Amino acid sequence: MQITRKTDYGLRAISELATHPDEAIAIAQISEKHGIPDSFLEKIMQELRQAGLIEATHGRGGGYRLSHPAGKISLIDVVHALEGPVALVVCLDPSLKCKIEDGCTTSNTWAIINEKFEASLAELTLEDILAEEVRI
Amino acid sequence: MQITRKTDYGLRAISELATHPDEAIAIAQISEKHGIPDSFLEKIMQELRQAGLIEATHGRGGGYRLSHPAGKISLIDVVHALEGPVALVVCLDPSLKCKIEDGCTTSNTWAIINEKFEASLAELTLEDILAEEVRI
DNA sequence: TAAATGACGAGTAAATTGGTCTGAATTTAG
DNA sequence: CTAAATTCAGACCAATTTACTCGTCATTTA
Repeated sequence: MQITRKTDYGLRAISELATHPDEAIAIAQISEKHGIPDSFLEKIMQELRQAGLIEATHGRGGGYRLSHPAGKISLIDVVHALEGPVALVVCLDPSLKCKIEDGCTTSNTWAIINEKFEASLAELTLEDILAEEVRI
Repeated sequence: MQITRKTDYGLRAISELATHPDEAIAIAQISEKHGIPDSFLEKIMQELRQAGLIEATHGRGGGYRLSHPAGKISLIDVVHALEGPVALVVCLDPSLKCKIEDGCTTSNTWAIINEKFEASLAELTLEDILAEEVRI
């Protein structure tokens, strides 16, 4: 797993939604404002919607809005939606089985790093990001 | 940046060296023990050497050993050597310039995540890993 | 001098990334 | 009812990256 442009774009887009609660925002608006390719953003929004983070309304005047208050959506939700389960290292990917059974000390180490990473993602909500309360 | 198989292999290999201080370990030994492809491991060891983490002796009976005590080599040294600078998100890559100048709130957020990630890598040394003192 | 090692550089197949394109389906305005 | 604006869905694709391999050379020791 890695944080790709897709997630980068996705976070920008969903943050944009967070700044306009109760208003449907169309893809065109977001892509123009943030310089994200139109059709790529379309895909991203679809994935965010399928993950239940945002909801869409069709037709003229339609667009997307958050499914939950900004304080309830954390960075890890976005990452999970767009990147899948966080596995910094291949051997942590739940869909694979590590072949090395005998006390693999390094995988233990990576697991710790992985958990810390997930925790730091879980800590930050969209609300935090917008409020720029974010400090180190 | 992402933690690839290369770094995974690299950490296993250098940990192996750490368990045998003052002894030259050949690639063949490591690759066999850990199931790492021979010629790939060769490349990895070269990069670790070029980064100054390990040193090599040629010829019969030769091999690799740590350049520094295990307690002085941290996970981030290994990651830096094999993956380059840690930039979880493209826009944090020092070799690129972010095109969005005007207060990009999300890049600020990613920077925080990135720093925390680096810190958790810097915290763990090879000694810790081997001692399995590693806890959450 | 032969064998055992590492050093170096080029090359490559497969997977992933970062998209595009086409054609729907749905909603609203007129 | 029709046209425009929007999302939905899937196939497709070029460029890049990953995870290697191969061949040749250099160095050290027996």
